[in-house]
Amino acid sequence: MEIAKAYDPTQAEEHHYARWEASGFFAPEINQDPNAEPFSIVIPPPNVTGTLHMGHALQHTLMDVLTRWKRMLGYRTLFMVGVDHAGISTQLMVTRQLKKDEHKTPQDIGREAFTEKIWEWKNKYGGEITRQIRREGLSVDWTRERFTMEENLSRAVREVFVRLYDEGWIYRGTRIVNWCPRDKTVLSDLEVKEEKAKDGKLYYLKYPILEREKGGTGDGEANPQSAIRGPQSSITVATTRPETMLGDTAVAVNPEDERYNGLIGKTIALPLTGREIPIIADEYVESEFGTGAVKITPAHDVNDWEIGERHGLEKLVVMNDDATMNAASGKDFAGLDRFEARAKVVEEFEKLGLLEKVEDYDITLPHCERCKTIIEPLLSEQWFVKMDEMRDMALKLMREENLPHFFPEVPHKKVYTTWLENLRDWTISRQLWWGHQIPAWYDAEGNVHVARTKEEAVEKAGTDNLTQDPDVLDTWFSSALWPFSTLGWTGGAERENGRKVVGESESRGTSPESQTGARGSDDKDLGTRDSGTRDLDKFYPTNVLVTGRDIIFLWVSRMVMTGMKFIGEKPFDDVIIHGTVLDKNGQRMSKTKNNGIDPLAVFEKFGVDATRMALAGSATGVDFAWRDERVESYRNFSNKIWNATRFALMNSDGASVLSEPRAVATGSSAIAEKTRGNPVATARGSDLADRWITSRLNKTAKAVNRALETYQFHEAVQLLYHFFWDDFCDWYIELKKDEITAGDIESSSLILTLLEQALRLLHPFMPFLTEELWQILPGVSNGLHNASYASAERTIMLTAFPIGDDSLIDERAETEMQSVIELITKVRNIRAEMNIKSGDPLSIHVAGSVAMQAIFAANEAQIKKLARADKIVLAELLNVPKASARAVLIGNAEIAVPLEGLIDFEMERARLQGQIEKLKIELERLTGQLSNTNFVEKAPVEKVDELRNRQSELVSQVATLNQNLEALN
RNA sequence: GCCGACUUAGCUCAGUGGUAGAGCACUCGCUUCACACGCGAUAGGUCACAAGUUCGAAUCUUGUAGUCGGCACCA
Repeated sequence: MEIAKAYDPTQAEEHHYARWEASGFFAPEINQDPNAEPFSIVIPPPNVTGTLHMGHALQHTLMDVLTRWKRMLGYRTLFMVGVDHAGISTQLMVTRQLKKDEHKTPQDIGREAFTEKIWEWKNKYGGEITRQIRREGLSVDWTRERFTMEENLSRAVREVFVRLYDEGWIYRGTRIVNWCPRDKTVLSDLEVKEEKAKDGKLYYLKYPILEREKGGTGDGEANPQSAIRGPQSSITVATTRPETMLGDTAVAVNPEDERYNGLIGKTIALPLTGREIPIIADEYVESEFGTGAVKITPAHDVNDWEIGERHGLEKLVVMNDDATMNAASGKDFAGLDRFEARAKVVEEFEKLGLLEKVEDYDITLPHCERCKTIIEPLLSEQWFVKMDEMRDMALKLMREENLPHFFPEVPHKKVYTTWLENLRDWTISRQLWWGHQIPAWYDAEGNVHVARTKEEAVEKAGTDNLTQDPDVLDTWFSSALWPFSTLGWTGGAERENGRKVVGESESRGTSPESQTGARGSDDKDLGTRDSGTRDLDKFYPTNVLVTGRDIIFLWVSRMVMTGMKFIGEKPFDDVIIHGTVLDKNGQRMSKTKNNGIDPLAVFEKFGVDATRMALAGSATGVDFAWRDERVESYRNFSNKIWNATRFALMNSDGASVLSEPRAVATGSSAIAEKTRGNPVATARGSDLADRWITSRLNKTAKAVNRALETYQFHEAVQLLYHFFWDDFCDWYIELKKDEITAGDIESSSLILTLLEQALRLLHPFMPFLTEELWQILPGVSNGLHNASYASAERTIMLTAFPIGDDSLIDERAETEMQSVIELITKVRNIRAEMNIKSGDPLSIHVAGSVAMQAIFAANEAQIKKLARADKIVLAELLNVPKASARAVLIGNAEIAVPLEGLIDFEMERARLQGQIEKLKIELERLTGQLSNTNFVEKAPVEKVDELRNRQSELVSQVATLNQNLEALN
């Protein structure tokens, strides 16, 4: 059989995925072993609006490698796939579309029509990301594909909301929140990104102090002051947001601050407003900062809000939800944008002579993560989750069981723990239309009724005159449930199999809001809650989560908390935090910088498998700059695999993959011990190359499994790359070439068998190429499958993953082969350095021990071929003419290549001199070390012996080379 | 301000208390019948800097510098 000369990835990428999927290979049900251990992994659901980027490609590759590997080992694997509705992004995207197509706003068409549009949009374009996931070759179970907005997952969301509300862990409250004036919604702290302001300024504003007596300033501590006339007739405050002064309701100073002692309780005539506000004392104020006097705007600043609470200050809202000034700001300002208002306030102060100074000031400002608009702290009524108890569950899990286990552990374990320790309540309502609408209804009196369905709310309220809360939940609220909601949980009881339910709260809700409604006290089962599902039982907790470090707080921590709370068990054991793919200059990829690299373009150029290798080949958790050259080298590797197979197939007449793979390695899995048979002495028990490659294969298999067990993907990639290219192609195939091309069927079968094993090892990383080649190997069948998949249609993805067999590791063969390799390499070196044309004949004289002679004698044909020699003379002592090039081998052997008429003595002298120099450097260091009595006494004996042996080896090699050198004179 | 990571060959990165590694690039040679996306042979590094621990440090400790990241504050 003959195949194309170069590998074309597109073919392989088109051939197999559909069949894998249609044949049910991805579904856990393909596993026919009822006792198979489960392995499950959930995809971090990409945004439904999203397209694939390198971060996805990286994490997807790692997950798929693990899944395919475990599947081949015989686990019942589930790689759960789905997408996230991504509230804000999706709504923004469709809003833009609407504006472009119909010049309308969502408000123009109304909530129902708008959400309808989003669903349409989702159905039309939402498949892009899933098409791309297929393109990547992910072995996800599409029959279980989930979407966060689908009915069952929405039921889970409502269930969780109601239960948390009933326990008082969800409440409604009025707070200063992060408000995005452009998206017009509240955001959680995690959706706010701090960025340095370009031209931050600190404005010093003078507030005139009223000299007349005035009582009842609202500050309880204030005495009615008699008109003490001090030198000061104004107090200066510093602010970065002058426009908020329109909402000031006090000025605060530190009670210990002597400068202002006498002013506490006095009244300020607040410029531009006609209002009078008090000077109050509060510990919060740091005397050293600014002027030591702080303007207090309780409705527009978090800290001011707290001071306002302490002092009973009025909370004057002066802004609208689009960050324009409202009527309360005064008619001169109403309607102005916040930044226009800022300029105008400053201008007015200047006119009044009240602008003391303006300083440049470095400041970071909160921005909306999505639209980059500057966040405005705004007073607003929202829904919150009280996090302390769930937080404690997660902390306990970490403290007592060290779970989840982060890879790499440093720094993520600490960062995660510290973040949890400082966790604050979570703002979960969003002023959007796309998302899970909050399951709370209000009656005519404004009482709130939280329920799973409107019917339940009606029952609780005793009226059907109810209005549902218009807000939706933070997208991350539903993502937090992903590991169990996708497995079918819609509200069953906590797990009872062994693990005790953690943190079930005894106390019911105590927040004021939770008591406002005439809530039904019984959690009635409306028949919508099943008590867990088989998937949940089988696959929860999942084994490992793979994600980026940017969502450890947003997502990972919340899954842990909800998992502990609602299932009573951790959602996963291990969390792999992969690195960030940077551009070639080491910069983060971003849309604004337009330096993103499109994975699809890379697939197109180098193939999916090569891309997967390049991604998996990066160290776990470490950021790395993208280099096309890296992928290119794996593209070349793909071609290497292709051509090695091509060679095997060109010479495969009558040969086939051996059905007893233990001829070369064990194909059994950790689970399928049953496939163990007697190790067949390799087909050529006496052949060094066969014993050597068998040993290398088994060592590699063991090492690859070990690497994957600890998520050292790059280690596995390196092992496979070097085994295949260096050991298998450069040496084994070359050594066996003559036999194989001569039609030795036994050798051909053996090489096919080895190749088949190598393809299996490579399959988790390079699924398309390996399947494409595996299918055309003679003799493959589902007989090579892991026993769990015995009856499935034949595919490499269900073969048994080689785990390696100690009994087939042959250190002696490896040592002997090293000698052969060294001999060939030294001769090649002589040829290259002495400028001997590759076509010119050459004979090799080798002097060495009887044992070494035997090794070389047994492999004479191969050595002659690879060294391009026509003769080998083996003896105990060299007997060659002076005109020879010489070298030494490990094991006190030496070689010479007679070069009558070819040799340039000067050149040979230089060559020998060079070799001597190199050895001498090492020898000197060793001798120095060994003459250090401290070393000899304190270092381990084996180490000392090792160095001594090496030393004597070097001594004799140097001596030999010196003799050779002198002989030339 | 607090916490953390990183600094190794020209580039991108592995690695490790005991002789410093890979890929790519570079140099030299090769139309050797699987592969020029290839084969063969070289060259290239005070492992950021300083001090300490140790028989021995690129590896452990501390400090310094640079790069990057997270968190907090920001009147």
